[in-house]
Amino acid sequence: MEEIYPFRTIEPKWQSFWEKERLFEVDTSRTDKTKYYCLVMFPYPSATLHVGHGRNYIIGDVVARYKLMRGFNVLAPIGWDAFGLPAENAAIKGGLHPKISTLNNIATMKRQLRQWGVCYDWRREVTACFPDYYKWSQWIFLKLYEKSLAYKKRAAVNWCSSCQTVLANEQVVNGACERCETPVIQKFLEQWFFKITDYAERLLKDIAQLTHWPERVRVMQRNWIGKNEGVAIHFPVDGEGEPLTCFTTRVDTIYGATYMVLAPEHPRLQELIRDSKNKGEIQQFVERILRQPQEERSALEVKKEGVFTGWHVVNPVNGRKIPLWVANYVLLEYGTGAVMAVPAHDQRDFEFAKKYGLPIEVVIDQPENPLNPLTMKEAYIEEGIMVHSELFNGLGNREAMEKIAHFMEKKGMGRRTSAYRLRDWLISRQRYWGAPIPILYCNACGIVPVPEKDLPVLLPENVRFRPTGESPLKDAPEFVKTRCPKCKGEGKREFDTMDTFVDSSWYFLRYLSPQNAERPFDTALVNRWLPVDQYIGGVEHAILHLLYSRFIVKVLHDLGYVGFDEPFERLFTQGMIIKDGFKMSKSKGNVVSPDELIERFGADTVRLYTLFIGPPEKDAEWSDRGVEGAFRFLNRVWRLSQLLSKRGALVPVSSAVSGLNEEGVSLRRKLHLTLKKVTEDMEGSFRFNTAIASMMELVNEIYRYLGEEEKTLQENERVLLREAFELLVLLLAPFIPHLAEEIWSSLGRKGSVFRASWPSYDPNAIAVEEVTIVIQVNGKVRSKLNVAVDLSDELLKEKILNDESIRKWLDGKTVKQWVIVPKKLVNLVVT
RNA sequence: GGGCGAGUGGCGGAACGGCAUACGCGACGGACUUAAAAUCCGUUGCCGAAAGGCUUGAGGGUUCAAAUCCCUCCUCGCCCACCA
Repeated sequence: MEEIYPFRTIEPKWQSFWEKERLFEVDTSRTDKTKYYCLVMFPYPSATLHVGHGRNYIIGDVVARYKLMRGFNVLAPIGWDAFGLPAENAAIKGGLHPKISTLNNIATMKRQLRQWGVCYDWRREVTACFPDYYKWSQWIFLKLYEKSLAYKKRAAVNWCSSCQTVLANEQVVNGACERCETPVIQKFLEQWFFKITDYAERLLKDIAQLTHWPERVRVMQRNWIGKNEGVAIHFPVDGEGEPLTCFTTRVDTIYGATYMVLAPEHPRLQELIRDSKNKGEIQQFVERILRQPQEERSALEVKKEGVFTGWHVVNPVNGRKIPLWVANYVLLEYGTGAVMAVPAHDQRDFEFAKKYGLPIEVVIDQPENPLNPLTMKEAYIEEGIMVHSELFNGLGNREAMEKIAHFMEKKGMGRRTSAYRLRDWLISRQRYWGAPIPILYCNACGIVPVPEKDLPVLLPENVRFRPTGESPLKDAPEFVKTRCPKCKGEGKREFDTMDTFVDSSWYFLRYLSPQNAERPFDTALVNRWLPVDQYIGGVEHAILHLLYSRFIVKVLHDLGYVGFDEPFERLFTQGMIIKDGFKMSKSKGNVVSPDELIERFGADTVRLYTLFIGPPEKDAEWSDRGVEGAFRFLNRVWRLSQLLSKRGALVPVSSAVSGLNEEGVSLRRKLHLTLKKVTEDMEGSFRFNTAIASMMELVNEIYRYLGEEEKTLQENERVLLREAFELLVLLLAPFIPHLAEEIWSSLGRKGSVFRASWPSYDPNAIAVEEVTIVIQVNGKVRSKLNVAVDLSDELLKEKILNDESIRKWLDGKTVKQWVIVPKKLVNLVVT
């Protein structure tokens, strides 16, 4: 008997078999089976793949194989998020052209996925850096442009001085570049944006539909959109025509506004201070604030500072003139970039007013303990009764909020509105390795979109791509110089490229018709196959990719290209795999390479351990000992098949199991409990770790049942063992597909185990139920826990009355009343 | 500061009102071996010689019964945060 199972010969054999069998090649036109779209987030082709990356693909593969066995028509595609900075940065360091290194990395990852036993429909592979793909990313840009959802504006934007490019708001983490952690500064630049804010309300509202998404991700998206309801109030500027509008969520405090503040970037500021006598001072202040890294400006303990503009504005409700200031604590991007300051009831305004000696006026008070503006130590932000607020005096502030808002709307002083934290998606990048933005600039016609028929705008390959702060494409004359399609005059191409998140916001549509040269996707097909049934990926995409994809799909829906407006029905976010307390990374030197492990233990071991390591949605610490444990289990399964075969328990049988002794009944019960448990763990939230644990228990049980090697097996024992083992192999198949196929064929079964159907359990085999027995003796309650009993009431009663500890309680008395709730509770009333 | 989640053996974790510590790792003992590895069998929450007692971050509550539900607190993780 071989002690170690021959994974080195088994695994390549079955990998080739699956390819020959076209196991994962799906016919998307079939309607006789229910479709199942199982999607893993398409990978960035990086050079060093580690076991942490594998978790994603292994989970996806287990789900796809399981659904195949459940009779679904399974679509499991893969592609490459192939544009992006790392390849370009590597090229700058003197390596290969990004195109070459990307293609090399793709080849390596393909080999690794195959060795993992992870299967896809490779005919549907898409690669984001190929012109036949990015042509359609550009097409999407044009569609947004047509609907005015793509626009160019000069704005204060996030700039990473290390990556030498602008970043989207979503790519700034704690004031630093999410990629290189360089503090982000603000720059005034003219850039392309997608108007995602137009969809803020729908993106927020539809989160409610995403009931099969992790709550954590839904909360993160809600926070990110950050809706606040309030009132936009127009304050006339004293001596100037155009009023200034501010946004507040606390309109109840309007009578306490003692000054107004503008953000340093406020568009009206320059015009207002043109003739100010302290123009120089203001200018200096504004410039100093804008130069600060974002990290510094938004840090927790930044002191508030500001300058008086020389202007006054008029509070519309009482006609009072209040001074207009500019200060560092007001953000342009939120609300209107202008704030009515109520020092008595807002901590920030309070601090600012104290510092600059601005008046503090209480308008919400607590009658039993009135506030004194002179001695207050902090702003009063609790609820209270309205004071100094003219006709609203005496009302509760909650109620007043409603009334004042209504009053202001009626008088045209303001309107109810919402402010969102979400900002428009900045998609320009001053980098080389991305899809060119399909726009050109003509002296005569201005901004001209590239006509659809001229797509793709090809990315030139022969370019020096060292970042200079401007796109490297600028220095490729043959790219930049072009003719205007409208007037045929001279034109210049836009030389910025698109954020790679544009590429990844629609790839799941392309998989349905990856070769279609006429259209980005086939509307009828995507309508049949989407939303994606199961999306699997890392939680690091909870905001970026998932929000952008939802946005693009909603836009495509509104344009009539797709019939659904949410792309992902179910989302699963797997946890990270940690080594020595850190995320695996080359620089930390804690990378566990899958190639080595597969060489030593085989792919099934790596798969099984990855799935057994812990709850898949949680982070988990990698342990080399744990891998050995998984390997040990596989060998136990392998030896079991040899042992059973040797003892004649694997010959095909026709008779059904009968005449089992107590151990046999118990093993059969365990078998069907395992079938039940594994199936339940596969459905709903994925509990692979407990599914595997229960299969380990079954294996242990079978070994115990087999007993001594000398013992000859009876006919009925052999039949039972054959049944148990065969069903076990079916359960194991999605997890350890190579070994399962090998054993399946050794059982004399023809064809792939994945063409067999997933077994269902026999309820009769588990027809022993656990019941809680509560006995009330003379009104006093005693209980006994979980007695295993048969279902019939008579047998149940007999068993209970014969139970030793219950007899003790009954103490010779008779049962007056039985209350039996099937499977739950037995209540005995005894006098 | 606001929101969400979590705290269980030496470790990863299971149970999610009904036998706490399944399964795995590690450790210990034994078999096999000249020996080691591998493999197999057994033991393994804590205290105690044993009988027995104690145990799910701390404290309280509900219940016949609480790791699980409720309240207070502590600790950790994540998200948002000068957001008006």
